[in-house]
Amino acid sequence: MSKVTSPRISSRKSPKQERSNDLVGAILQAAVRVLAEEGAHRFTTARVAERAGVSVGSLYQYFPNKASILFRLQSEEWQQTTDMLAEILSDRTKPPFERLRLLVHAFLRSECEEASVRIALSDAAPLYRDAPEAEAAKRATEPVMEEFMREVLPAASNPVRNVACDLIMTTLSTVGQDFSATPRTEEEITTFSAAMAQMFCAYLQSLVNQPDYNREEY
Amino acid sequence: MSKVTSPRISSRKSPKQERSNDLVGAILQAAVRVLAEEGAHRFTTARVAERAGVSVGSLYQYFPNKASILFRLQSEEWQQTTDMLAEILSDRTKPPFERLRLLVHAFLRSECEEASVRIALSDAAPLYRDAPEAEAAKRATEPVMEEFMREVLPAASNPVRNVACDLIMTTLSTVGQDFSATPRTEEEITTFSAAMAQMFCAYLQSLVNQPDYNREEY
Amino acid sequence: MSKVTSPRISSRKSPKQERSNDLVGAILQAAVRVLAEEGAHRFTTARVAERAGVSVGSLYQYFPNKASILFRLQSEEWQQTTDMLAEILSDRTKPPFERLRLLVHAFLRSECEEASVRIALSDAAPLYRDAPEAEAAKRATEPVMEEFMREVLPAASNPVRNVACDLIMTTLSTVGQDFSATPRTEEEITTFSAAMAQMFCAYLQSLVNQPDYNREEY
Amino acid sequence: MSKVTSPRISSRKSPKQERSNDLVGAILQAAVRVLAEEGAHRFTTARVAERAGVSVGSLYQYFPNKASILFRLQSEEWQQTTDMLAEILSDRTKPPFERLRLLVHAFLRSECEEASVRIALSDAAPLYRDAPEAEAAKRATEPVMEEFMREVLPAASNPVRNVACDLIMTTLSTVGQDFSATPRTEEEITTFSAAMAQMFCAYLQSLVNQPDYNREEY
DNA sequence: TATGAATGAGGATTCATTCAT
DNA sequence: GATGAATGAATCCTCATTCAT
Repeated sequence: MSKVTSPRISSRKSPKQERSNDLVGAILQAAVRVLAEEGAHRFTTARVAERAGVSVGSLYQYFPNKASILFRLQSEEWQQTTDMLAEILSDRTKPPFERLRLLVHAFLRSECEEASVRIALSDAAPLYRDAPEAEAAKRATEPVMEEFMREVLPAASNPVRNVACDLIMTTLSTVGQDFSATPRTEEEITTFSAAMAQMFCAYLQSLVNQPDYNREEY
Repeated sequence: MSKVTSPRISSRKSPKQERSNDLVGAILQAAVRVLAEEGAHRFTTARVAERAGVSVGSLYQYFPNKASILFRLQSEEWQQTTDMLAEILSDRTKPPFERLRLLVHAFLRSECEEASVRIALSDAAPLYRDAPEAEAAKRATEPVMEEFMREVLPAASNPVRNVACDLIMTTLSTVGQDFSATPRTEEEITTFSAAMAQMFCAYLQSLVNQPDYNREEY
Repeated sequence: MSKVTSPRISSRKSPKQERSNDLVGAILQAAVRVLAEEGAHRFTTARVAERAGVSVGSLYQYFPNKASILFRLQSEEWQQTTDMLAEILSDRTKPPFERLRLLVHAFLRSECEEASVRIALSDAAPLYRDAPEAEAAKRATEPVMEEFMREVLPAASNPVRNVACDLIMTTLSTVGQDFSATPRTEEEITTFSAAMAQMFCAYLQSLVNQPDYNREEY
Repeated sequence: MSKVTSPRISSRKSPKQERSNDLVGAILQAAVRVLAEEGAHRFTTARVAERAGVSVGSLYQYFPNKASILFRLQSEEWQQTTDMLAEILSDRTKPPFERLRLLVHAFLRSECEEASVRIALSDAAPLYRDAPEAEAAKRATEPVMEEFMREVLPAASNPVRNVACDLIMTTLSTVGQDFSATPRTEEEITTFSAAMAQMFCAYLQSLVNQPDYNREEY
């Protein structure tokens, strides 16, 4: 099992740009704490500001509205997930399917850590998911996975590969989310991620065997 | 998440009389319309009552609280899904994997129908999912699938079969949900469900080939 | 200590007139239970009717409104208290001050029994106390006490005796109420009622000594 | 009485700024007016806010809930009463029993002033009396009286003195409350307070005469 | 720039009473 | 007489956002 740093929402650093000042960071940390400790339905700007030791007015100077805080949180999480996946998938010293297994395991583990934040964040999704940027941010992970798929399925047609990519990504994230909704032991995580990895590998193998497979032929 | 008292959610009255049934029906239909047309965040008891042509008081005579309406809606949907799955999976005139393909396709299609209600219902999940009844209702589908798994994986150990069952059920429902969140053409549905079915079949086939597979081996 | 039956609100019998039927009794008993178990703020006609196994409609055939139920309960309690006081005070085989001591003790004890009902009833007092009959019912006890006072203070002027009567009655009932608001052990009851009785006796004795006492002279 | 969660009742903000003080003052004054003019059952946060010329939201910025307003009112009244009693009782230029007479008279008079507010406040007691702070506030008067009792009953045992203290305090407040429930002339107040004072004095005198009196002896 | 007081519409739920059956 | 469904005003409380200081 490789050493994989699982994304910790609470100890985040500005990924791309320098933070204009500490306020944004303080607000985001406070937001995480509010989500984790109070849940999505108690996530209010007032509470976040209070926990951040900041006035509501200041909060609104850095974030145009409540949704933007949540969106920012979610974006950073996606970014971290993407980074993690990229790190694991691009390690060509390991065979592809092993990388995939490691990835599934690392992902599930990271989902289970700070599950309460993630659940709350997903409960609050209706508030931010309709933003145009949301779609873009979500797709950030795709190129990484697409490259991996090209490695594993060199002979497959583009549509087939794209669907596979989409399916695996979606499964990973939605099933991961659902799985982490209940507290899990390390053993449960290992068992379930092994099964999921096996499912993915078997699926990819079947595609390798019939790169132009389509539903009629099976 | 801090202390959340999960409310009683079961129906306040058993609808013995036709009148009650009418009312309950009207309320549920109105609830569906409100969800579909206004979304989860505008789903209020007042609005539902108004659309149902009923006073709020009457609404509360049949449903103890807002969550119970949502829960009831979700239950009925689960019931329908369960029935559909049961019908497809138990048709032994077809080979198992074909049944599985049919099931995935039927499920995705049904998810895409009335997607707006389903999305809204899932957005509202935090309001009803913590109720004790919710878990039970959700598990209703399991026996059907378990029987199917025993048919497909007769030699597998119980834990292996259970994990497989769990994984496939979870994948089906969560990925289905996510998939239906964007409007889909019939062709997209066909393509995606074919891929998903292939993934399930390949996975099950791999389990058939090594029925005692477990995580230690890779 | 004499055998005194303390008034039990829950096992009441129609004091004066035959009850038209059992319904009234059932309703009153249910009302007592609702008060005791749910408190004044949960005392609703619907709840009372349900506990009585009666429809709300029927309830409203016997009682014109919610207040009337409470008033009836209070009246019966006053009646029972009056009866108890009368029994004790009129027992001329004992010296007056001993009767007074017995009375105080019996009263406090009865107040402490079923304290929850009594508290709830008093919490609900604003709902019924303004009825014209209420005053009358409350005064029912007075003649009994007045007679006792005439026995103890034969030489006192009417005003003096009346004030004493009023003061003692008021003290007994209001202090009793307050005292029973917290759960009490038998010992606490004994101690406190002894003190109260001593206060009354000392007061009456002082009036005996100066039957025309007025405030300037002390 | 069944499970009743007693709410937090202390003020939401300490009024540091004059603005706050104004607002809190306006709200409290409005609350008094609502209580006096409309009664406990029409005492709603909306009405108080409206009368205070303030939005409900502002009201809730200074008081966490309705009960806290009532509690604050009651506290201030208790404070005033305590101050008054302390002033009278500690004036050693007058003999103890005269101080007691003055105290009873002053207390009854103050109870009769603004009787409508006091009645309404006591009607609303169920809303705030279960708060933990309530008990403490109520006990504030005790030390003053206890000191007086030590002065009057230097030879009495602690238990005897404590019961006497408790009894007199309780009688004073509960009988005072009851007495002021009906409008009173100055003469009635004088007469009744004289009687009550005599009762207290006679009682204390009897304790002075037999300082070790206890319930076993009669 | 920072503050945090003020807003007030909005939401869930209750309940005394009526009246058609 | 008995029923109990229906009513809908009334209540407490929250919260995103603004704006005067």
